[in-house]
Amino acid sequence: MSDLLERLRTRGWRLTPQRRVVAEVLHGDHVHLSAETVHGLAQQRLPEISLATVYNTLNELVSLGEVQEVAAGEGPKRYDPKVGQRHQHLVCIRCNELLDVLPDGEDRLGLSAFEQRGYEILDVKLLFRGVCPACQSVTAP
Amino acid sequence: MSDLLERLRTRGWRLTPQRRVVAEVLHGDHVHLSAETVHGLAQQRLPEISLATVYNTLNELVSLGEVQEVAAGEGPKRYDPKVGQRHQHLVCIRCNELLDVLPDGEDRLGLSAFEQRGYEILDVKLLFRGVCPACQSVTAP
DNA sequence: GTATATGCAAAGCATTTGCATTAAA
DNA sequence: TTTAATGCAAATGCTTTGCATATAC
Repeated sequence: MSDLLERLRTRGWRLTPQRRVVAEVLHGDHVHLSAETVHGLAQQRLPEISLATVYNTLNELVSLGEVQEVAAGEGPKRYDPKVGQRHQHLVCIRCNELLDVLPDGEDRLGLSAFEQRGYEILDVKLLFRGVCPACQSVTAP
Repeated sequence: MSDLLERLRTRGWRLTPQRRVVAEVLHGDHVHLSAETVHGLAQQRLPEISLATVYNTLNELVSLGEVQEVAAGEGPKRYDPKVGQRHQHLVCIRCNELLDVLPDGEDRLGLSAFEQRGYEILDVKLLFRGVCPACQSVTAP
């Protein structure tokens, strides 16, 4: 099944039915779900699960490093369980669909596969993340 | 003064005191202000300006292409008037400070200047933006 | 004079929080 | 038994909207 659940159990994660279904919903290879969507899918398996618990669980998974938040395009954040393989994202500016972009053979970026499928790539935004000098001196890592 | 105001006047933009002060506040070279901050600064010159008008004006400037929204790190969007020069952003994951990253001489990305000043760069995220095949066929560009 | 921007207050959406209850370990 | 997660409902933060009034052109 889900190696995510496997890993979480090993890490001593308190496993409730709610947490299990959230982890199950997040299983797969091209998953980019909003909290609301996770909630909807989770409810199919566990009707009484609350949205607050979904948010709590997603935040927990993010701080465990098992899921990453993706803020791209309009609307709510999406949650992406692919944290093993480094990858980037492509967002459709019309429908807001989110896709994984990975190096693919000859293609270092992995965009040509999308272009061959008819995607029109308009631009890229790079966001560097780091720690400024002032913040480093507050509490040294 | 502000060539932004110049351009806007030329484009037939209805110039009110409120819009003028918003444009003035957004003048400069490394400006990344939240709507709230724009409002605060604008109020110093025009105390009766409302936050709603600031939001309206910022949205207008964005759709005119004179200002770009930057969604990076925590909290509210920030507004960046540097739209002539292509550039990227660096965000401090601790204090949320936002900085422009531009190619700088030898340095294609422009990161070494930051590293020399003591910034620790942790990672980059790329976000490709485009149009998916399905959306292209809805209304052709 | 007319079309459009403003200010206000209320509504909206996404997300978090406090707290009493429930359940995993 | 103890510690932590759940569900609910209320609160939050950011942003947008409806509408009457004011104002740039």
